[in-house]
Amino acid sequence: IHTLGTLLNCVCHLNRVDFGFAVFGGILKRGFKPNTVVFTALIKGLCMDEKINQATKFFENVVEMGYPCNVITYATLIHGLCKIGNTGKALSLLREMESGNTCKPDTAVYNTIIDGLCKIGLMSEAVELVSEMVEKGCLPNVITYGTLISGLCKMGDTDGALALLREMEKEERCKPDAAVYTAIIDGLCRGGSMERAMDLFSEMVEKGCLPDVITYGTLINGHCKMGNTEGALGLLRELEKRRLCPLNVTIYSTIIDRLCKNGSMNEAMSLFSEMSNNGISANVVTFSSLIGGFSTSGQWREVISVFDEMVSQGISPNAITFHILMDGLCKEGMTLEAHKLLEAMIQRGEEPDAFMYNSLINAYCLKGQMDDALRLFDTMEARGLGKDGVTYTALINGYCKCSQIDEAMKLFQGMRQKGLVPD
RNA sequence: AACCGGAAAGUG
Repeated sequence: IHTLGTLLNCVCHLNRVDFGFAVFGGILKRGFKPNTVVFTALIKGLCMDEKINQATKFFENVVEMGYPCNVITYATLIHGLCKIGNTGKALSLLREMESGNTCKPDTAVYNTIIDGLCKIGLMSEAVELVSEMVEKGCLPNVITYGTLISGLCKMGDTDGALALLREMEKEERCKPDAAVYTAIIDGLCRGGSMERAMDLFSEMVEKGCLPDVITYGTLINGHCKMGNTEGALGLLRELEKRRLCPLNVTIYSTIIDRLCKNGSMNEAMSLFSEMSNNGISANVVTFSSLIGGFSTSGQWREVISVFDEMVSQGISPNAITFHILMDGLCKEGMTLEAHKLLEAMIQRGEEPDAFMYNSLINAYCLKGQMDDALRLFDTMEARGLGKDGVTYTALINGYCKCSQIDEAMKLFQGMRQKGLVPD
């Protein structure tokens, strides 16, 4: 059962929960009694596959049938719920744990929900939960702090994050680690303060905290997003020369994306080759950036060749890849091809998302093809896709451009009636 | 053998 548990965990981590259940079947067939580890791995597999409802049902069945669950089982399911933003259900599971006697929540469980609350912007609820865990005798650890600090940074409150960092430094029990510093460095970069980010980087080194590949990747991204491609490349060369950390696909993809956005496709492709020569495989993000770069410059042959190369490496395009393609076609005014792409996706059994429709609707509006735009608008409704401010703005813009102000006003009212706030 | 925080790609 130990071996099968390991196998099960492996297949679930490969995102093949279907195989996971096959293994589970094998366990039952062989007459082994599945244990908590097995159930937990399966729940995790379902969660990773975004099948949270199934995970919840499975968990309930397991409990009903009297199999033992422990704090890790709960934590796993709670994590899945938080990942899709369902902190309400996560909190009710937490209450269930608190009221029972068998598995009281531990710090990791609280941390998971604190993170979930931060990710949907409920910072004060997150902080509240920290006080609550302390009252209940669960001590916050470095991850608790790291979670809050990351949440504050995502809200743009780097000062608040720095204040928490100073608080940690005073506490012997949880000294800040690389993740904590990196989260704040990232926040500072996003706020446009590269200087302060670099200062904090120096500070962490001075204090004896070793930066890792994510820290360096964050700085490289900071340079890229500020348009400082040279700075990013310079840092990459320094990492190589001084062997500061092993490079990875994220580091390269960050810079490749910048080069693509600069329109420097030759340099992008040469860095892409360099990456594979260094034994690092590209992923869907790397390929999507390249596809975007080539399509913005109308190099459709290259787009196709990159796309083919991606597929030949066994990497499937995702919703973002398709949208990058769609947007490239739309921006070039190739609405006919763009529409074909949408159709092709539907035939492939993919479900185009709102980004897809919004781009194409906008393209039709810019060409004054309001009928086509409206047809898609209705299709979105029929497919249950949320129409947001972007959708309405595109259409309003279209009607304004062809002087149908009354139609534009109607849409504006319709948008407000749907509870959408114009920006 | 199973659980928690930090970096890269998309729409007006």
